[in-house]
Amino acid sequence: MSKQYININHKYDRIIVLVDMDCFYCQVEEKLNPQIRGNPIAVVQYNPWQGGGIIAVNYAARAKGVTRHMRGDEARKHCPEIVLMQVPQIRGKADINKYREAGKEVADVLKTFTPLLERASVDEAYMDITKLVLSRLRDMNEGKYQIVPEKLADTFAVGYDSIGDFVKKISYDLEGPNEVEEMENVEEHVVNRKSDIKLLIGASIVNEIRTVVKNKTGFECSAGIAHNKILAKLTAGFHKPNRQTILPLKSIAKMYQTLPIKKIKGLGGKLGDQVCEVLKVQYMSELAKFPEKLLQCNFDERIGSWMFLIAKGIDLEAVTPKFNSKSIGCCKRFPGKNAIGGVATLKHWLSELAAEIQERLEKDMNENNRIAKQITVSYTQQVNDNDVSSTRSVPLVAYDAEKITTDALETIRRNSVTFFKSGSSSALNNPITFLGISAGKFDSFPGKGNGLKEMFSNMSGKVAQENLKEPEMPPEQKHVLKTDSQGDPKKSGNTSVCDTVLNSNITSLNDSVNKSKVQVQLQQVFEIEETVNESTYSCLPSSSRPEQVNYVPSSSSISEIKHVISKMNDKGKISDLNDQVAPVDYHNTYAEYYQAVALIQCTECKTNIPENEMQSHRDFHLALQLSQKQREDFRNELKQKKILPEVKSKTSTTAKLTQFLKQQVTGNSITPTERCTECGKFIPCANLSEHTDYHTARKLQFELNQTDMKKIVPIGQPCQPSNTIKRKRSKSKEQNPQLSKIKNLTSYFNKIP
DNA sequence: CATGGCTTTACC
DNA sequence: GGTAAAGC
Repeated sequence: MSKQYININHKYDRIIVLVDMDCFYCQVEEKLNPQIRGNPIAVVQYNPWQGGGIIAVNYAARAKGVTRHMRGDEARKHCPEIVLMQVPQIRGKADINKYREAGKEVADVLKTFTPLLERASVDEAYMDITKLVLSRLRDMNEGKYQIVPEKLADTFAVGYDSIGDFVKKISYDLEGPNEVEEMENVEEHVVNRKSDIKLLIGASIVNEIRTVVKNKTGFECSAGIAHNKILAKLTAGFHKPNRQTILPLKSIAKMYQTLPIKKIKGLGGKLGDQVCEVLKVQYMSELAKFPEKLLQCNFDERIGSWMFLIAKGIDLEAVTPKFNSKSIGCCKRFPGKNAIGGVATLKHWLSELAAEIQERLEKDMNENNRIAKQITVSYTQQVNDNDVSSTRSVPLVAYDAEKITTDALETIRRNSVTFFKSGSSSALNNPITFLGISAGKFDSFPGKGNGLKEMFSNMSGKVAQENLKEPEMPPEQKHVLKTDSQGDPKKSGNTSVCDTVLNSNITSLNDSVNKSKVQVQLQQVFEIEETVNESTYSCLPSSSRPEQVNYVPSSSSISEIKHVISKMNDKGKISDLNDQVAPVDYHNTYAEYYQAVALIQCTECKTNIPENEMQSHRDFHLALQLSQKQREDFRNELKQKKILPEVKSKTSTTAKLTQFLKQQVTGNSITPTERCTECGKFIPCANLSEHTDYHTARKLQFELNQTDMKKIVPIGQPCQPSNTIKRKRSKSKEQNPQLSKIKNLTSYFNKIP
């Protein structure tokens, strides 16, 4: 079950939260050792070198200039009174179990609010609280609930000096809708207004969530509240620690003007560097100026679409419910002279890792009613001067450390061309600098009292619906909107969100006339609110959809929505944040379009594959066969070499492989393809020579003018696979200097796929 | 030798 | 299946 995406028509309909625990490991240590509270604290991983590596720093220590990436010794220089807590060690390696436990404790609390909880790491989780927000909106509309300002006291809004200013802005919008909306973009105004109100309600809910987390676990966290995951994540970082931040729609563009591209999750690494380098840009607002096609051409097609949308503040990725990891693994590095040089040492460390794996797998089995079916062992060897990493997978048949150890050892031995130093039966030919074992491919089984029934009902949303209608809210804090809004707010015993926020020290608005108006207007807006539309999540499996809120929209509400939608359709435009954008073909982005594609049964694995994915699916099988066959052949060659050392055929392996592949593809009823040694793509045999010519041509051009290659592909130009920047991969440097054969250079660049 | 030990995802 | 990137 890979990623799911929502329909772009609902791009602003969700309220997504990212909860991020503040310096989590430090908080865990504080909770476990209350005597260290109040001190600057850092958590270090034991490492004899320079006082250990810091993996977490609390805010008192940060104030003194201590950061991650520092060593313990260095931290002491900045902050002599710092308390350095050690990560405990078991079996010669770091044991981060207590942090995992603590993270789970937090997630357990979060899950009581919504089943749409996606754990992103040990201390981060996304939540889709749309349903809660709409439900509360309904309650407010019916006078059953009212936001209280205390619940916004630690909230910030991007683009506003204080949350009070944001509320003030909302009330202003509500007050004078007529004049403003006559002028321009009625629908945009409506969208923004609804968005602002929902975000505000969301903030109040998130405040409750964070309060409950604090009360139940003792841990503090920050949160970002926005319309999608990327922005929620980004926004959570704006006010830390122990604060939460809203990102109003209208603030996105302004914020993007000074937001470095690298701050966006997914663009923080090499891809982000390339984007900045190739496009000569620095900030998100600049990225938003490029057409989708251009981004697709210069980068990967999917990535291009994704960047195009996120540059406009749009991210359609759904919050996919996930509580448990998909794999359980552990690893250890053996840098420099710690490198493992003998089998005994190797076996020792493998058994240590296997022991931890077994322990964690057993715990996992008890807690989650599932068993792993596969282990994969990873290792990197030092061959000559450079590190060579490998990973190999084997079936996991028993949660048995010894069995796992021998399997792992055997796997490494089997895949090493020369395992032992010549003449030795204990010294490794290539010292090992990294070892890892991980288990995955889980199968669930119905456990005692936790059968399939519950597994599915967990997803249905019923649990959360019951638990969270009024999550942890003392009844005396409830306020009734209707009574308040009808009377003079000053005389009312209960204070409404607006007047109390405005009167509190957060900000002050002394216009009492506004206050009463705001409340009336709020109510009007609520009435035109819709419920969670079924189609918002239409592309998700029904089990992941939030439950329908039983709220019947008023007739005015329906007509209003219809009005907005029809306007959108008339214009034929989906994005309203940017004007220069042509209508886009989204049919690769949308999960629901996949349903319409015909399914074809793969002759190899008998599974049904969407027509448009068949080629890559076949590539997958071929890649699989290729690597298996390759290893087989190498082994055979080795055998031959031993028996007949003089028979040496460099080409034999590749020749056999080619033959093998040809047999395979012709055995298939589909177009015969062959793998291009240059780009790794599978090219129809008929087109192969042309295709290799294409590579040769490109190489020549590269040599002729290297700087040219860094140029942006202009819009008019067709997309070339070699122009698109994907990931850096080590390609086989097969030279083919048959340059005289090349025809017209440019003729190749327009037609080769 | 020098963040280390994780986990996930996309691609071939 | 195996690899690299990415992020905490």
